[in-house]
This record gives sequence, structure tokens and C-alpha cells, in this order.
Amino acid sequence: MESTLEKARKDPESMKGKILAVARRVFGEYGFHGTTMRMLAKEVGIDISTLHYHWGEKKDLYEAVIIDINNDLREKLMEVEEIIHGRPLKDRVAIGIDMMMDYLFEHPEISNMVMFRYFAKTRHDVLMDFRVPEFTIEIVRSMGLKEDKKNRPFSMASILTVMNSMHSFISGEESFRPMLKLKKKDYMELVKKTVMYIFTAAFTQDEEAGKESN
Amino acid sequence: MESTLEKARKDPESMKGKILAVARRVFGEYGFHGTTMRMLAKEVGIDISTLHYHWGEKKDLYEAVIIDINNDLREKLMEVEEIIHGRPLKDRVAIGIDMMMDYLFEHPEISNMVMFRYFAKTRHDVLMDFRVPEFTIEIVRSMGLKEDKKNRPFSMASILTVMNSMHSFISGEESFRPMLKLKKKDYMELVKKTVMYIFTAAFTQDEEAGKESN
DNA sequence: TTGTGATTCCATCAATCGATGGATTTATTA
DNA sequence: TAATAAATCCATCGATTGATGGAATCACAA
Repeated sequence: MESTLEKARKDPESMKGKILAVARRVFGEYGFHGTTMRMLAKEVGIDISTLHYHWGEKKDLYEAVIIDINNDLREKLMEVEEIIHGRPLKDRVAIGIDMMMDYLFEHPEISNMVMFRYFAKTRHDVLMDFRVPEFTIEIVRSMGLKEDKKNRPFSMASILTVMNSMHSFISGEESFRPMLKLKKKDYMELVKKTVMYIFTAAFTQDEEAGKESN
Repeated sequence: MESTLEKARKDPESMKGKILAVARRVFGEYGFHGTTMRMLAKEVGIDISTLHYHWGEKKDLYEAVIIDINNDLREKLMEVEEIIHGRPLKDRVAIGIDMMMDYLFEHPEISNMVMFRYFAKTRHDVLMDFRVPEFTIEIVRSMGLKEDKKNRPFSMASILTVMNSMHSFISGEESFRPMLKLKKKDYMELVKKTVMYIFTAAFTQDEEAGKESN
């Protein structure tokens, strides 16, 4: 049995795929309540009833977007993990940030959706994805941070800080770029450089302190 | 001539003040489109028409909330600036984060509103507040970061990273706290500790590097 | 070509949205 | 106390929302 979402992911050129792509983008920009089924239908270029025909009610489509986004994010994180595996901490942090930033800049709707999921409520109950904490723990492990009972929350919070910083700059580009008065390309470079500068320092300060005392 | 917002700020016990307080909280949780006038009226315990009587149309109330939040945030930042003025960089960062985190934990609706402003669109045009970039520049100056033409964007981006991290943890508490499986108080402590650990290291790495090379 | 199922659109529904007029109540002032 | 203003609520409006039934169209196998 193949679900609607699986079909849409398999064939992005199909109507289900087109709708899903538009829904990812528009839900990411306007959120659940800010997005109307008519907005989506108009963006796809179809009638509103065709939308319901393929995806059922609004909430179903929204939850499909959530799952889809989470799948993409998990796949990318696993890809990054494979590449950084075995390298020194400083490189793991730098390469991880570099790859994730490039990816999110190419798919800003991912960051947009993540932000809405974290920071906004909806009037109706909406799917909770319980795997997010597990992802975070995987990253903690992948980064080689302290995992003992005492330090785990701190390590997880550190990872959350990095991820949130990246999502913030991607999703908030339209707010922050005018502040910085930069072109898109310059903004990308600056943001990546800044995040990398801050977090490589933060994640390697113990090592650096160790060097000093040697 | 005294505006409705000024009256509401002056007297929080007045009906205008009660409405404003509820609007700050609910708009911060559900966003513009996720919040209905009936929700606000019910929360205040009044009729929907009384809401319009005091604040006009929905957009007017929303914009009042934006201005009100910005006022609070600016006042707090100025208060922090006075206290950290003249201290060493490491202390400025630590005290600044400490004070702002305490303040935002007490007024999470501020972070909520800021997040919505940065990361979500509305279908209708809504007030833009042009002073935010200026605040950021003030913080850059207050922190004593490099302000020359070459480094200013980097310094501003660094400040944005700190602010966004704080807002993220405050606004995202309901998402992150279950991940970390912590009680409210422990979450507060951990988050403050994490943010301070990361950013004191980031902001003082040049100094530390300088010490090393001495 | 014909028939069958999949797809798309038009028309329309009930529910909910923001908003307002007007009656009623409460507070203030003369 | 009487008169005026301010505040509140009830009833209702038009517009928009999510959603659906049913006709029309399309794709494709028999």
C-alpha cells in the first residue's frame, strides 16, 4: 500500500508532487492559518476541489508537509554524518555547518516549516513528530559531544543552538538581509561565516583550553 | 493627544490595558491569522464589539502589539547597556545574556512576537518597524565589537545570532523542554548556561587567541 | 471505437471570520 | 437628581473559509 505522500515524493512532476511542493513553500511562509486552500490551488494552477481530491482536508496536507520536511532533514543529516565521520571535532563542526547551510539555503521552506513547528501554535491539533529529539541525540553522538547522563542535556542544547541559528538566518533572510544591506550572495557568505566562526569557537573551547594548559 | 496605546501602557488595569496584554500573549502564540478577534474577546471576558470599540480593526491592534513589544525590548536593552557599560568584554556578554534571558523568560510573549515578525508572513500588509536595525547597531556598539565598514556586518550578524538563540529557546520552550525532559526551572538554567557558554567563547576568542600568542 | 475509471472544474454549502448599528447599561458631570 | 458621555452587549451583516456533490473531461485498456 503506497501512501499519497510516497507517490508525491516519488514523482514530483505528478499533480500530487506539484501540490506538495507548493504546500511546502506556502505553508512555510504563511503558516497553517495564514495559508488558505485557495492560495495553494491558485499557486498550483488548479481548482480548490482538485486539491481536496488529492490530499483530503487541509490538516492532512499540512501533516504530509511536516512529514516530508522531516524526511528531507533526516536524510541530509545522515548524509552529513557519513562525511564528517572520523574527522577532528573542529572539522566536523565546520563541514557540518557548511553543508547544512548550503542545503537550507537551497530549500528555505524547510527552515520555514521548522520554525513554524517550533514557535507557533495552531488552533487545531496537528501531528507531533516524536523523532526530532532522536535526531538531536544522533547529532550529539555524531559530533562526539559528551553523552553521559550529566552532560547530555547540555550537549543537546548546544546542538539545538546551532540548528536554530541556521534556521533563523535562512528563514529570517527577508528580515535580516535588509538590516545588513547585503545582496543575497553576500548575505549567504556572511551568515555562513558568522555561524561557523561562533560555533567552531564554542565547540572547541575545551580543546583550546587544554592546549593552553599544556 | 494621547494614543490608545499610550493609555493602555500607562494603565494596565484599564480595559485597553487588559486587552493589550491578552493580545500580546495570544498573537504571540498563534500569530496574526491564527488569532481571531473572538479568541481575544473570550480571553479578556468581553464581547467582540467591545474589542473593536477600544482598538478598531484587528490590524490596528496587532500593530499596537508590535510597537508595544518593541518599546519594551528597547527599554530593556538600554537598561542592560547602562549596567554593562565599561566592564570587560567577557562580563558584558555574560551579564547581557543573563539579564536578557531572565527578562525574556518573564515575558515570553516578547520572544514569540519577535519570532513571528521575523519568520512569518501575513496576507495583509502589516507595520514594518525600521528601528530594529538601529537597535542591533547600538548593541554592536555597546558590546564594543568592531564597527569599521569591513567588520560591521559581521558584528551585526553575531549579535543577531545571540538574540535569535535567546528568542528561540524562550519561544520554543514548549518544543524543546520535552526533548530535554526537564522541568521549567531546570530548562531555564540549562538554556541560560548553554547560551552563555557558547557566546562568551565566541565573543572572546580573539582575546583568548591574543593571550596565547603572548 | 467503446467503456471504465481517474481526474478536473463549476456551483454551492455551512461555518466562521472581521466588522458594525443600535439598544442597553454604567460612569461622569452639571 | 438630571443630563450627558462612555462603555458594553446583542443581533446581524457581508466576505471568506474549508469542504463537497455532481457534471464534464481526460486517459487508457478492452
